[in-house]
Amino acid sequence: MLEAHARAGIRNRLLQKISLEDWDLIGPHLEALTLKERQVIEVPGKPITHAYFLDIGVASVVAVDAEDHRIEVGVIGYEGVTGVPLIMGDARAQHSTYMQIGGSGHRIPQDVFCGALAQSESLRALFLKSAQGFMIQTAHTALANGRAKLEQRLARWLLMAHDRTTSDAVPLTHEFLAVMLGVRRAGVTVAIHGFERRGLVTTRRGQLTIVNRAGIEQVAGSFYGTPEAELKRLLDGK
Amino acid sequence: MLEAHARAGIRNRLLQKISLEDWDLIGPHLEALTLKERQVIEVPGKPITHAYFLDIGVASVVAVDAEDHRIEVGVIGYEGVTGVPLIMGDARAQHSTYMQIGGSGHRIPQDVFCGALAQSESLRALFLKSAQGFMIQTAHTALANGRAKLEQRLARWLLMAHDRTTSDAVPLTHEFLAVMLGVRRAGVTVAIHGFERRGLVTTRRGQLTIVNRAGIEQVAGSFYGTPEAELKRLLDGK
DNA sequence: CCCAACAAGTACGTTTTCGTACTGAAAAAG
DNA sequence: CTTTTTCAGTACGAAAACGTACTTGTTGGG
Repeated sequence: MLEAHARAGIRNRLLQKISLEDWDLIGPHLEALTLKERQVIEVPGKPITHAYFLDIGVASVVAVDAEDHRIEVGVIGYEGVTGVPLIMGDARAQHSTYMQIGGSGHRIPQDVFCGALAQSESLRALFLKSAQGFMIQTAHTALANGRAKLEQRLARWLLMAHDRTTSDAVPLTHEFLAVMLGVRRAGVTVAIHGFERRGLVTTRRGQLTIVNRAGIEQVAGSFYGTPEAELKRLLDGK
Repeated sequence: MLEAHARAGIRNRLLQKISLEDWDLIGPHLEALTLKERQVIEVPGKPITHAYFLDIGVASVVAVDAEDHRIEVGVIGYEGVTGVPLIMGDARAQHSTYMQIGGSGHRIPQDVFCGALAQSESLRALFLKSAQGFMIQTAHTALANGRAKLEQRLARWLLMAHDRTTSDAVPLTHEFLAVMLGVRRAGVTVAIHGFERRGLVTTRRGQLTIVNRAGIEQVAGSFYGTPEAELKRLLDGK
């Protein structure tokens, strides 16, 4: 089978952008897999074993401190790759990374990935830009955490998740949304209730469906959008 | 004058860590300068003209969004370098960067810096680790913004500033501390008052002096420390 | 030396979010 | 089909931080 064919079913933006020459360094080493929600990808302080390229689903990157305070600092979906520290020359996971919304994708062993980066300047350039995009997302998470209201932060999160899923369903409990946003579960319930009342979403147990995306964007205001626009600029060039 | 001598007066940790061979790519292009507080280093959306290596002083990296919400996402002092996007292959500033506490250092033109990175793998490795350290700092800022109380965040900031200055004085108004933390000026006043009452700091107009660092560390708890420890690991090796 | 500009102290009602916890409903397990 | 577990809805007082704004010191410029 031609390698070009092997890429046909791949939705991951970074894998798509890899040049034909570079593909030899990556493609043959990819392992396809299904990723269930809650599946652990990286554990803080532990070595990173693989870089995961998602096609579908959303992974959460959660910072944890010594007293077990935790908050999500970014999400990764088909637009990126997990294991940002690998790109920076560090093989140890800093944060907790796990699937928040189940999906599928491919993974590549850490050493193969790092070797490929060492060999190809164009691969380095591509993944550095992806890492830069993630940094921007983290910075804006810091901004939203410090400045936005719960409702705005929830809207921002839903939009980021929606960008990375193929349906309008967000299969998550209020409890998990609360952990990611670093707020009370009850606070999320009330906020979602407000969204529902305004016709922005519909809900049922363990699931939420985006009905009026534009309305949610309006709630999020400028807390949503900058990282997304910047990633586009970085990857699609000016 | 021998280049080794030229490095004698340099306190910047990254410049110190540059190998003798790599020094030729960097050292001759450094321009020594004094940096006054409020001096602008990067403007969001504009090209990054230089990378600044501080010896003394503190630069603030402040994320801004379309509605002018702003918050500090990280600080840079003698342990790092400004212009993280340059290291990631992007020459456009994402955030607003300016001197928060005046000092001195050196700067190098953007093109020279990028050229050096392109030529030397060891330089790339060094600066990537520095960038990774900054990412960790940003992630923990997101954590603190979302989870910590004003008092803890203030303590964290004072410690980070103290780490990067040579004296115990922090020459800043409550107003600027408030902008960086993304809180009310009056809130900072009250919090500092609490610190003063407990003998952690002394204050006068436009200045604050660290008296009991250990006490401030206790207030910050685990919101302070992780990025610092990780940077040490990254730069000093395992 | 005086005054405008700036920094800090203080106040107060309001909003937001928290901590906690109880209840009912839905789904999963047995 | 029943029991157990999980999830969502709701409540309520308390804490934290807010917006605003008035006052009082400093300080540096005119």
